[in-house]
Amino acid sequence: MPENSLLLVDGSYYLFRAYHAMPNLSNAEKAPTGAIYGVINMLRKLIKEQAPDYFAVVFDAKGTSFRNEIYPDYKANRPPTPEDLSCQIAPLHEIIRALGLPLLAIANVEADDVLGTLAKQAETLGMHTLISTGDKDLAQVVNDKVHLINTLNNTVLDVPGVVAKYGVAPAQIIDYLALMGDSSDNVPGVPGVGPKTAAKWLKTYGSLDLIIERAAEIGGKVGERLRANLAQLPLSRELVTLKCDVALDFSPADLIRAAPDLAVLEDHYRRWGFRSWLADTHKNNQQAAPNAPDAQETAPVYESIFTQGALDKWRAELERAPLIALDTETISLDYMSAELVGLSFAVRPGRAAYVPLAHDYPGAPEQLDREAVLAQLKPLLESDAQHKLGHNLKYDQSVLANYGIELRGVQHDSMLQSYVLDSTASRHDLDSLAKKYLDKQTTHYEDVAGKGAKQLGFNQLAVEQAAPYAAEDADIALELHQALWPKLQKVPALKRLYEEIERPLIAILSGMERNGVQIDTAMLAAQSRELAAAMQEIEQTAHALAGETFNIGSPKQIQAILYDQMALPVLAKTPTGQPSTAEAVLQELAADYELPRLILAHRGLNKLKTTYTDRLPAQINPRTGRVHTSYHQAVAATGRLSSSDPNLQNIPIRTAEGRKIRRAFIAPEGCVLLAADYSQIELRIMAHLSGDESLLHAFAAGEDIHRATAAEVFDCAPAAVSGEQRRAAKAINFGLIYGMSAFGLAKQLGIERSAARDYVQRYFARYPKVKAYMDRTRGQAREAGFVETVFGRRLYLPEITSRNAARRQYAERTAINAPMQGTAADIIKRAMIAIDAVLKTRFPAAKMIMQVHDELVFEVPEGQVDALKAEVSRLMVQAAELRVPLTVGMGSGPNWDEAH
DNA sequence: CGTCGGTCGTAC
DNA sequence: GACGTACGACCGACGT
Repeated sequence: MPENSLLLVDGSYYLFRAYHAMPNLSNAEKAPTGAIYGVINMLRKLIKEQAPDYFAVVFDAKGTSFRNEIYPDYKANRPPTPEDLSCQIAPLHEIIRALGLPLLAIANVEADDVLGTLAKQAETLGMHTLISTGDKDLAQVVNDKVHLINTLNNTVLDVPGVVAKYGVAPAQIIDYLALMGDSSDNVPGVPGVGPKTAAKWLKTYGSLDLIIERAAEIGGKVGERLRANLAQLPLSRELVTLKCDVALDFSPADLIRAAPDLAVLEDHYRRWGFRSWLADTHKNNQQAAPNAPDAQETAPVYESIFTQGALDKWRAELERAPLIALDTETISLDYMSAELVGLSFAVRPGRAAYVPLAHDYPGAPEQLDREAVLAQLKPLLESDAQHKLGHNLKYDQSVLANYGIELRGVQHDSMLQSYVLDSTASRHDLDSLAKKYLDKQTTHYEDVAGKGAKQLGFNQLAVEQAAPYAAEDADIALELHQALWPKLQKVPALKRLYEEIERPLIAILSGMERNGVQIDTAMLAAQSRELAAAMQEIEQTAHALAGETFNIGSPKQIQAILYDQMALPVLAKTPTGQPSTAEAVLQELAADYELPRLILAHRGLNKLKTTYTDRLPAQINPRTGRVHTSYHQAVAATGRLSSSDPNLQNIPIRTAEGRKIRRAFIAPEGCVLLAADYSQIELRIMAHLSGDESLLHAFAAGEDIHRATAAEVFDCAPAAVSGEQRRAAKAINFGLIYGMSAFGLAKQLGIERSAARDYVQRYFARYPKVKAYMDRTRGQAREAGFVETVFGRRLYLPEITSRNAARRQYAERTAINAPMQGTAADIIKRAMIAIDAVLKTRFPAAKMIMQVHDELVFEVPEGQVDALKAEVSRLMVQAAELRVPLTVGMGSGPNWDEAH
């Protein structure tokens, strides 16, 4: 078949044909297998011969179709499916799925309608469709791009073919069928009118409407019959007209063949006695082994584009492609300073090209002008209709934005597909995924550019070295998509999560990153100086106390001074058996000794200085004068985002010293910062998930949840709760979210373990459904191997059944925490998507600039603060419908601290 | 001189 | 062993 081809099979037709062609086959248990064997045989042969890019087998769904509503007698005289055929349907479907073939059965319509709909959609995507069916109804959709194939004699029916076979054009097939009727479907027509008469009339009069109009002119017995049946012809026509606008939640470009599930196939082939295929499967299984000789096909040859002519040719190919894989090559990994060196594209596996644009080294070949190439590709890149695919397209989106191109039509991101399928995978980079899912060893950047200090920038790479690497990235992203997307489609909740949350977030995060945030450098510099002075004073005092100079920042030297030289009591040891210098330990020692106190103070100040007051000003982009973080969408296993370079999600807030740093996050002249944060979102989610009435009631009533918890646990009136009791209740509440043990709670509160156990027991007695929920969650994790959020995001926990108690308990704590943390992440992501839309349309001057897990920060023109507050609050509250209300705290001010 | 694991500390 | 998810600074060991 030509490129971008779609092959559609009428599965129900294949089934009946196979059943009647070979009705007597059976396996060792005497179960009939003829239909299964026949269909699979035909499918294997067809795919081998046609080698389509996209493929689907379409079956009639169970139950009746919409045609029965307009005509109750439709197909009424069909005999019921014989038992020895119907029993073969379920296994057949399983085998087709295991072969990795997309199988469709859409309720309330017939297979023909789905075939017609897909053919029409494929046509708009520029694809070429071949339909394998025995039903002449499909002749009505034949055109230049849609043909039928008769697999009995291997003939293809195009437009002239239809005319030759039926004597009418494809557009007249509906009228032709309406006139003849169809006894097998019980469609009434004109009795006595067969193919010859129908074709003759249509040739003479052109259409059914005109035949009806001029029915009086037609003589003879058939003329009389026509006139007698005029009234029912519109109904006949309606019944034979294919519904070509069936609502499908996928596109023809999604109909990718997946890797076969060899285990399931072997199982079936053995059960049904298909021995030759079983042998085939074994052979394939061995070929799939990584070190099998000759299993690797030769590396594809990618094109490099140096001329306008070659670019024109590729641009035309891209425009025809239903899905374009895209990758940018740049000088820097920092999206803000990433200068574009080249672009690569892939349109189908093995078919990729690289456009070098700015390779710069002695003897570099002449390359196309970057601006000119981008100007030509801009319409394609900005088109919603041209679907794009890539690996981590957020990066490419920002790179292109630097050149004034707003990447649109982003349909797939293989990194996010991998993340949604299994967020616990240690890495989601292209190389790891190629190995994992495609069993392909890709070229690593180090292999072509060297590593360490000697590493070359991409622009210094020889084009002939860079091109295969770059084109391969686009190619591999496409192949990964073809492997991952079918897996994702099999789990509707994950598909929704991907399409409705993660995918729309790409562009939003890219925008937030590029927005950046303004930093008051003078303020941070002054703070650095203060911190340095304070630290020096502490260090000198410490040296004096110890009687020698030492590095107060080195845990190892501290350990030597404290425990060896000064012989302080060893209260705890690190996991490696060393006496611990951890904060909690030093804090305990600090009650009795001066030196640990000084060390703690020094540590605190040093942390602030090195991580924040020194580091943040150094991260300011000289071009924008702002700090631009990177948000990572495929890192945290729970679904949260993470932030780095710099991490804006751990800026201090708890101490007064720390909050000073937040005061350096400022709004530009004329703007203020608006901060909106969900209040107690994870506890609310726990209330929702557990359904505990007492918790639900406390949230519904807007109570102070920690006070309410204290009142329950300590059995007193809320007003009578002491500060200490509330603090304990707060620790319990947080502990619950983290799957904490009595030991942990005891440590946190500095109380006896028995007392902590008592608290936990009283809590669970007062909130029995919370206990039940936790038990249920652990059980689900063990049963299914994963836990999930309210929105279906999964987190796999293979160690939940580990024999190692520590590992197992760790998995259990994660099982408790992940649904709450993950649901909160889902909710704020949904809110971000809704808010972004409102910003675009109604507050174009306002910017979303930060996300900190349960908080969003905006930069807003002063005059719009109140209006935006109302919108943001509304959209955050409405981002999920839980059994408890969501509440959002709002604040605004000249800096981040004062916005709280 | 660079990489890596361990430890600590910040956030939610 | 004992409280979930992150990032990053620092240290010191180890390898080039």
